[in-house]
Amino acid sequence: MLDRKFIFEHIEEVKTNCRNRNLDLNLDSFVDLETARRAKLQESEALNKQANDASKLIGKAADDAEREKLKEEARAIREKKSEAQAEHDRLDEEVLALQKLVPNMAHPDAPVGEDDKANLQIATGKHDPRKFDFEVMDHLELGQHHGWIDFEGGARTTGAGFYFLKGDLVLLDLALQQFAVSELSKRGFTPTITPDLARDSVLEGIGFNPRGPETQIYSIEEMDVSLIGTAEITLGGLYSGVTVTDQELPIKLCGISHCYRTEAGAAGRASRGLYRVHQFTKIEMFAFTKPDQSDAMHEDLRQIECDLFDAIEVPYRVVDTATGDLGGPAYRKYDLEAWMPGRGDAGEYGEVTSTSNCTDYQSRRLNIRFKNEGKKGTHFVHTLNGTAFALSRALIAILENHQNADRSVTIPEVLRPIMGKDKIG
RNA sequence: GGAGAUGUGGCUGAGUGGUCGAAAGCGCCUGAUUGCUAAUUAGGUGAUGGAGUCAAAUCCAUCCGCAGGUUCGAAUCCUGUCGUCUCCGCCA
Repeated sequence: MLDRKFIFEHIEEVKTNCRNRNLDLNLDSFVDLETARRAKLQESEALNKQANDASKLIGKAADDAEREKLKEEARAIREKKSEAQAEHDRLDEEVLALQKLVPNMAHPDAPVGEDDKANLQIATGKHDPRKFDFEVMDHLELGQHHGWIDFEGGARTTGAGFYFLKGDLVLLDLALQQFAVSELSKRGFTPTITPDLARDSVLEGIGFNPRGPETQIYSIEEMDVSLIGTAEITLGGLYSGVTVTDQELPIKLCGISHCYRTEAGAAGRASRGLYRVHQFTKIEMFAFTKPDQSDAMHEDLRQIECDLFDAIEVPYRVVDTATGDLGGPAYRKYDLEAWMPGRGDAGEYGEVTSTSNCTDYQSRRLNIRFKNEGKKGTHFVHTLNGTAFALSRALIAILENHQNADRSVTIPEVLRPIMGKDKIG
């Protein structure tokens, strides 16, 4: 959510930003509504003062007759105040409804464009895509060949899009987790295992819509909690309502959680195998910073993502997301797209990580603030998130890039000591 | 899951209908004092929104977990809700 005053004072920039984000939002009434609301607020506050003054006199009344007379007067003022208040509350709701629809402003350097076609490639990884002298398998064929991935069992047990992982692929999965957590912990991130469920109010604060036709989220019946789609939700929720001191910032967390996504409406998209599933494990980076630290932190998160994928010897490219392709809370977003040799006809890039600077968009809704030590007033922190490893997709990248002619898979060097194996299958 | 208790400012904690944004202590900040590294002393010290100002000062409204209700008036009474603690049950 953007600051109401900011929208009010920068309405044209906000409108332009909406257009750049390819969002059809009519904000014409915003300024009028907010002007009217402010007037009503002042009217209501003035009446409230009158009523308070009147009430104070009652306590000092000389006798019962006078007291009754004063009561009657106070009651009348109170009534007028209630009317003004009700009118204000109605306007306030209308303004808030509009305000909630407004996306974050975009970084001035973010490429402007309608959709992902306008995304800008800004870097590539250390490793180039391999040239294979044999027919490559995709990760699903490999996984099924070795008995590592079982979607049929998943469908039987749970439903379409669920899977079992088995055998050495599990060891690889755990090794990736271990590697990421220990790398992040060396870089000052606190390893954090979060709940896999969160309150709907927290989901909304982060920018997810927990219920409704378009939702990506599984919700729990009869309770106001939902399965999380990412640890970003719980890590943000961890500090909701909290005011920290500037000395504590930046706070860097490494979340470990399962992620659940309904993927409603995702049928037909390139989604074979583990690429688009209902449940996966993710190691997530999350940071709370002071406003002037968030740009640098965002670059750090991007660099860490690059380092991690370089370390597991997977080719990738880095993309600066176009304004039209940014989610509502994001000010700027970088994606790493890993080369997946088994995808499409001759290999394709597929998104494996995403890091966003959400500035104060989430913290305003979640009420996460900081205080400069020794100074008055509080400010909203900036929040940032970034994927370390989404395990399902990281596994695709490793299986497909490191496969051999005999269908075995070479384990990236950094993972070997953790797994105790050089090769699987 | 059952029973009971409880939720006040950075912290401890007083406050059962009006003079309470809220005692007191601690902490913190500023000044004074004593040469001994700390003590004494005076004062100050919350948030949000709004008015105001070049900026301040200042003024107004709201905030005692949260949301409602009763009342001219609520930290105080009522209802709901969330959190915490204790005991019991269950359980990995």
